[in-house]
Amino acid sequence: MRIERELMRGAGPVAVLKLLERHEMYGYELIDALSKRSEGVLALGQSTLYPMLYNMEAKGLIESTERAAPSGRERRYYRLTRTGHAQLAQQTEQWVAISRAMLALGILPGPTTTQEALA
Amino acid sequence: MRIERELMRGAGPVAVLKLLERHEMYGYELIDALSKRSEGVLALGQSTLYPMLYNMEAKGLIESTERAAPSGRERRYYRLTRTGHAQLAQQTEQWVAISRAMLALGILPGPTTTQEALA
DNA sequence: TGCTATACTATGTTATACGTAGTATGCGGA
DNA sequence: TCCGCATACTACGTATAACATAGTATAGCA
Repeated sequence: MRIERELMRGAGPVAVLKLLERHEMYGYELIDALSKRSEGVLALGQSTLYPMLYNMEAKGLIESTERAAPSGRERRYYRLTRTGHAQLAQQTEQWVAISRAMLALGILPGPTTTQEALA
Repeated sequence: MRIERELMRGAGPVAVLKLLERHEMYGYELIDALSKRSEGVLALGQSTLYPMLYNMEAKGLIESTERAAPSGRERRYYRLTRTGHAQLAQQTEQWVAISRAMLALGILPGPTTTQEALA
């Protein structure tokens, strides 16, 4: 399922923050993880993800360390800051609110059918 | 619940198309309906909604007629075109896909708790 | 007459998703 | 040993939508 550009807005950043919540990850790894974990729906390109990371770091949501991987290659590992955790919580709440609204309008399937529809 | 600008992207248009699915409505009425039906979450301002309508009409998703309301005031009534119906169906599908992805990532609450969480 | 709600138009700003292009390295096979 | 490929990241330009702000005009009511 190909998602339109504009619908992706807002979904990407929250997803990245969520992945970084557990443990640090590097860019290339995030791209892979997002794509796989969402079955291609949140498949961000490099030109989307990397600037997003720079942006988030500038805002203090994440921080990074450049470090050699076991393979010997240099990688930049990102992890959530305290601010990032707060932001994740806030944005998650907003996503739930939007979902509720979309549900109320009948765009997302109702509670009784949610399980089958989103299964 | 105040929703950030970027998270709103993509949500507005689908919601508007959905409201117009049933019967024609005019701009001011749509603003009101969106705000009320979503409990303020999809509360678009005039400067967001009107350009959105012009845009959608230019794309052929909706069409309009200017007509005097019972009150005597001129209003522009919008209704879905065939293309608009198709677009609504497609975007609805995409919204479901994104929701499923957000659910898989643990951002939206899981199936068993969806009913309570979104209730 | 003046105020308020209704109804719409116009313009400029900001943010981000993505296309495209380019750089550099580790590794496996021919 | 050398080539090609996957890995890993950087850089720049474009398009688009959400919104702030401002302005126009009318109906109804006190």
